[in-house]
Amino acid sequence: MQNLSRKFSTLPIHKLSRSQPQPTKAFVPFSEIQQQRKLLKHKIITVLDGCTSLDQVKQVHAHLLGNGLSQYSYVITKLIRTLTKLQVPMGTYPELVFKQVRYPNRFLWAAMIRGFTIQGPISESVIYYTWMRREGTGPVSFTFSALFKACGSVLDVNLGRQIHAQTVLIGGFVTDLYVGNTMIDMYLKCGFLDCGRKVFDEMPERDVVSWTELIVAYAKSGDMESARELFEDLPVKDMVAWTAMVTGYAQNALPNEALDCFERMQGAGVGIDEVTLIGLISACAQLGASKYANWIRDISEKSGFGPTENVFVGSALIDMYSKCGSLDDAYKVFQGMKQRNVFSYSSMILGFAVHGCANAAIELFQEMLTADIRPNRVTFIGVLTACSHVGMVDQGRQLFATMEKYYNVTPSADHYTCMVDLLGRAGRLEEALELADTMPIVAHGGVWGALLGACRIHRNPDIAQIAANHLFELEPNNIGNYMMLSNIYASAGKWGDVSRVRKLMREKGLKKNPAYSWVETKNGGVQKFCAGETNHPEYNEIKKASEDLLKRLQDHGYRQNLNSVGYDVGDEEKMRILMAHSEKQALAYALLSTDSGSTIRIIKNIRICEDCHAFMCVASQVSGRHIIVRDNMRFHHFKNGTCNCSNFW
DNA sequence: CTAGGGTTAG
Repeated sequence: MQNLSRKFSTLPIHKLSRSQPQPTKAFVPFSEIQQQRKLLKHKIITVLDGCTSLDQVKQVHAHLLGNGLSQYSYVITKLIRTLTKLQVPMGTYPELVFKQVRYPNRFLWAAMIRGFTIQGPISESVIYYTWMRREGTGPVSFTFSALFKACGSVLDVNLGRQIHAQTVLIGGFVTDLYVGNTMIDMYLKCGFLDCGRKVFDEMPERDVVSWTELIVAYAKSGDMESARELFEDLPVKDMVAWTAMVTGYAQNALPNEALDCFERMQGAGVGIDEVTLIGLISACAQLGASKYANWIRDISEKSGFGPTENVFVGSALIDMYSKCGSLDDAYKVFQGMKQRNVFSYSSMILGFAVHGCANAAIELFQEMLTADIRPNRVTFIGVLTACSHVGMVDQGRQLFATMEKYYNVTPSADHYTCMVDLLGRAGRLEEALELADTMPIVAHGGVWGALLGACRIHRNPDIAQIAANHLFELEPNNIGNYMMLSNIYASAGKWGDVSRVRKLMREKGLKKNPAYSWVETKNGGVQKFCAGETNHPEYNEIKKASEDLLKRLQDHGYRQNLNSVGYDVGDEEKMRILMAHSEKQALAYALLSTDSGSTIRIIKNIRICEDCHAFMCVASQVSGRHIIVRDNMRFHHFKNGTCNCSNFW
């Protein structure tokens, strides 16, 4: 023992090492193994990123098995995510791979849960979560985000609440920003705005995503005031947040606010993309102001998301131009588009339809079929509306018959509405009534409303009463129906029935909607007129101008149509009421304030009455102006004394 | 990983 220790101590260390034979494989310290593994890992991940098919992923997995890496959670997590992205059903191959891993880590579990959330069955996400907890594995933040997403997509708020409770129970997650955001999203999707708001208020840390989620929820619930308040408080407003506001205003029929908001956004130096543009374009479409239309097209073109390259923006612009009354511009946009889809075609077809160009609409429909684009339900609304607005009954019937047979579009109540409208407008009221009575699906208010409208055109109080009875049941609070019926009785001189309907309205506590017209002024502004209103700043001038206009029109054969007045009053009073209609005031104002030769565009919130229609016809002749009136049904182009609707509306 | 989106009817 002594010897041995002496011998060992005398042996010089360098000699010792030199005397040893070099191992054939270099000794690799553990840190280097880690390093190598890391490199391999990166390599595998890069390869997985490039995989575009299940077979390729299978090859990678075979390779992992060969390298002893098939137990490596990190790499398998990536593999599962790749399979999720490739939409391989989770219950098949991915689950197989997962089950081969003896000790999956929490990220791998999360990847499985997320996979099931995205591809379904969503119930499996929850099963996996329970299983994971039983195995004693903890969650990570995206475990919860996946679960909340699952609850949101099946609108299961009870499950969402349970998972919410889990985040509280486990601790650390309820304060996680990302978990919080997905939780808010879950509550909002399920329609629990208050719960979402509560989570938001209690979050220790919030980002622009949290704010935007709530802003959108308020906007969707119609509460733009709350949305705006939140938005003003938002410290860092990014493009998405601004866009949410612009779109929110547009979706809540507040186009002016949407435009203001957009201008503020521009002023703040925030960029825009196609989503912003779509909101903006939709706002302008509602406004129907042609001055904005060209401005918006310019912006789109400069933004890099112009109608030529972006099919979304292009389709929205078609709709906008057509609603602004510029059918030509709409068609120009349509022709300039590199790509067209069913939205582009449908918007254009509807454009033709509401402008009374039925043949163009049907031709475009044929062109669409030739271009191999499948029509959808909206496309058929468009072609049927086209037929209806020009009285092409046979053509419309034919299209209706083929829609299910050849294009696999099952007629909905909306399509039946078009058909009832088609028959009704053409004067075939009995046929229309029979269709409404016998249609295979339940008729909604639209169907009976179309019939009621047809009864107004063709003065049929009896069928009108039948339609109205259905409507009063389906839409007891829709004032328009009572007004329509009352007007039909009025124009038939049945004043007893008129007062009966009016009494019904009073009992229901319903008040008449004010009728408005908007007209574009010379400098591109918009002036609003309300029927019977006398507080316009230029009221006296307008009154004088409309009286003069009336005289001039009467010289050219115009006679007031007293049947258009729904009140049982003296003829003098009827004449006064007729002249107070908002579109006549708007016209008088426009003639007074715009350049001769320019087109006059008027927008109404209700249907134009017969008297105003005749008035506009003669006015277009006398003034030599092109007058476009958009009512809530369609566009009327008055030129040289006639309207392109051929008095058929 | 989480937030914003287009056509429809009486």
